[in-house]
Amino acid sequence: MIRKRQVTLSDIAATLGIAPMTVSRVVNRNGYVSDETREKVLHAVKTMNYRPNGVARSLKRQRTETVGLVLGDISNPYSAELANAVRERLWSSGYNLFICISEQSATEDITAFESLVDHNVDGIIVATRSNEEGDDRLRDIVDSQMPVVVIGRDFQYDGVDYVSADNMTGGFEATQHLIDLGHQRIGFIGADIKNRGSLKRLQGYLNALKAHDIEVDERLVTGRKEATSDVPGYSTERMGYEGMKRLLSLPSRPTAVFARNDFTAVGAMTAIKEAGLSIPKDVAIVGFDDIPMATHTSPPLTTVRQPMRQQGQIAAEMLLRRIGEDEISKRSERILNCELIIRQSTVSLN
Amino acid sequence: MIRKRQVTLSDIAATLGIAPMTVSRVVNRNGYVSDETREKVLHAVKTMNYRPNGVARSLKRQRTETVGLVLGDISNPYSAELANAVRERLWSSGYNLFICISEQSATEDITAFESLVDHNVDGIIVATRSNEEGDDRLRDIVDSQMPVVVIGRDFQYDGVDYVSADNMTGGFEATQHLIDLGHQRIGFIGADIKNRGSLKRLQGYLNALKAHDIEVDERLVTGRKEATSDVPGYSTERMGYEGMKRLLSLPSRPTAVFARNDFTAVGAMTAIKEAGLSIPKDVAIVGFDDIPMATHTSPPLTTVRQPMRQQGQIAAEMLLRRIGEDEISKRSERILNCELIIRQSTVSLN
DNA sequence: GTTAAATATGTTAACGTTAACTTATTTCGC
DNA sequence: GCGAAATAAGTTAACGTTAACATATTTAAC
Repeated sequence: MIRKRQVTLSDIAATLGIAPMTVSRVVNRNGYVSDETREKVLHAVKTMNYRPNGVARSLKRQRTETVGLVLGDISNPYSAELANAVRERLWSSGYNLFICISEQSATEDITAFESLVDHNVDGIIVATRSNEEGDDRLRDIVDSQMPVVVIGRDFQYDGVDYVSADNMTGGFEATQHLIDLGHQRIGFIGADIKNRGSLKRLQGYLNALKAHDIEVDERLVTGRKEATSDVPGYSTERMGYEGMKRLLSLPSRPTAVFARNDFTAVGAMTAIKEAGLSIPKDVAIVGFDDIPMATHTSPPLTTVRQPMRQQGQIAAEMLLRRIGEDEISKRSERILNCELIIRQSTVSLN
Repeated sequence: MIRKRQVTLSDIAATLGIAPMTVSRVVNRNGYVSDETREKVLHAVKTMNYRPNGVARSLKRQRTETVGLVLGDISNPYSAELANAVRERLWSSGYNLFICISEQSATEDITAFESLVDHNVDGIIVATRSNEEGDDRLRDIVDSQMPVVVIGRDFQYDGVDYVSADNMTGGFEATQHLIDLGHQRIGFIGADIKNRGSLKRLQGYLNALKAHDIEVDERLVTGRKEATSDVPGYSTERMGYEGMKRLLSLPSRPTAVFARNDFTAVGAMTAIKEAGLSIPKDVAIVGFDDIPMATHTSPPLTTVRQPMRQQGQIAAEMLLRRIGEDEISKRSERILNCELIIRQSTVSLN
């Protein structure tokens, strides 16, 4: 395409017979410029339709006033909420937000990091699930002095701030709720038992069982292992459906399940209903996230709500602080409370 | 923060005692470089942890290999699907995708455009609802030779490609389906009658009524007017709820409604149930989009499915073509078929 | 064995902006 | 009315890269 060359500062300057620097001063509103000159420049800027070249500016200023957000599981409505909260907070400080999706796999994380680094963003917020390769790359990026904040991702590294919902306690309370209702055989859907170390929700589940002296039956924990180079690190409706089928085919099936997230729970509900069982009478179920769908399933889903807006806002603030910092401060951490929302998937109305 | 200065091409060159250009040739795999030199350079690149500075490269090359996607209504799962499709297509051609959210209002559209233009993206895909201010700004951007493709946005402008689902026919079929079921008083929720010109789904609704000689009762069409500077251009669950309440309070309420999208439909369903009415017996309802939630509402929602992945893919392809073009080609247009998905919100199982 | 083509590397300048410095003029306090 | 401070510009160079051109060496062709 024969692109009209963009109008530059020098074009304006040449037209008016002044120095480019003077034009720059007008455009950036700094330094001394006489009212008369300013008027002339502003007029020329408007008529010649000048727009500053952000790339050149970034190169010179060595900052882009842009922040990257790497989002996994963008289909989950809570991601949208998160992104919005981040964007709003950043915007009020004059920063732009660019979002990268890393939904399919762990290697996509790396691609996303790379593309943000290459574009010299001023900082990165990572809201994808942990995975080894991604973590490695992330450490490199942090080492190269890039400000990084992680949201709900198990990543402990010096100088990297951390925001998360209290997934462990959330998982604990969800499970305890089921125990309180008298359930003893409680399943977990959405992760492999091997992930107990990194998946806090699973950990909370295990802790709750332990706290009530219920022996863990590993067959009741079903789902994939960690994200790999070609499998996402979260759990989908289909996985929930398949997981529940597996649990229902056990010789002694669970009477209740805690699903890793609401999508998984919804998939599980489908499997339960398909098996001709009733919720919550035959199988009670708890999800996590409180997505909009949770109020509309039948029965409505008991779930754990996490404060997404707040997490986004805090993450943005932490990042802005780090970007503005003169020397790297210690890792800070914020863990926010979750709230158990009891609906009819665990407790019948009558 | 005391940033370690990034390693540059010249640093590598200086270390090896060669010209920066040679290093550039190795990094970009073009031009002649001896195997020996290449090895040395690659080794230095690795040990010194060099990464090309994308900003400098973009400035010199006058292109960023980055495309921007402006997304409205990011909470809608179909947006996620769209974004993913776009990203995948672009990625396979070596382009990065940056997403901007413009969810709250029309002025946010403009902010998003601006920030993408400032970052010198190579092209922009716009998937937000039309609004006057935004359209004006968009025209300027197009005039400045930026390749632009719009998705489902009513924006006719020379040189701007257009992809959309066939919302008009979709709306027509949804409404016809209700008429076929014997309904005569059919409401529309999610837009003001004044939007008949720009909102194809509403137009389809009106056309269907006309085709069956049903007189349009304007009181049955309820919802907001176009997006303004502080109201989004789509419709939410809350708006659906409120709209339905309004319709139910009419002296002669509708026996069926067509909602502008699934969220609106879900909100409307809540209002119907709250009024003690049954779906579909007392009020039948059809949505649009076929979001995952639609299968899980009670009753499951009859809706119109639009091919989001395909739209995203085609939009990406159109944009890539435009970016590669030597001279601006004529506006092209692709309209994809929708599919009516009949569930129990219009037809009882028994 | 000469010449042309291919290979290997270097030099220069420019992409558009702005920080830092310099110069000239004006304002103002006392 | 004088010196200091404030105002209003201009100049230079650099941010990191690479296109375009120049130069030197090797290989191939006949």
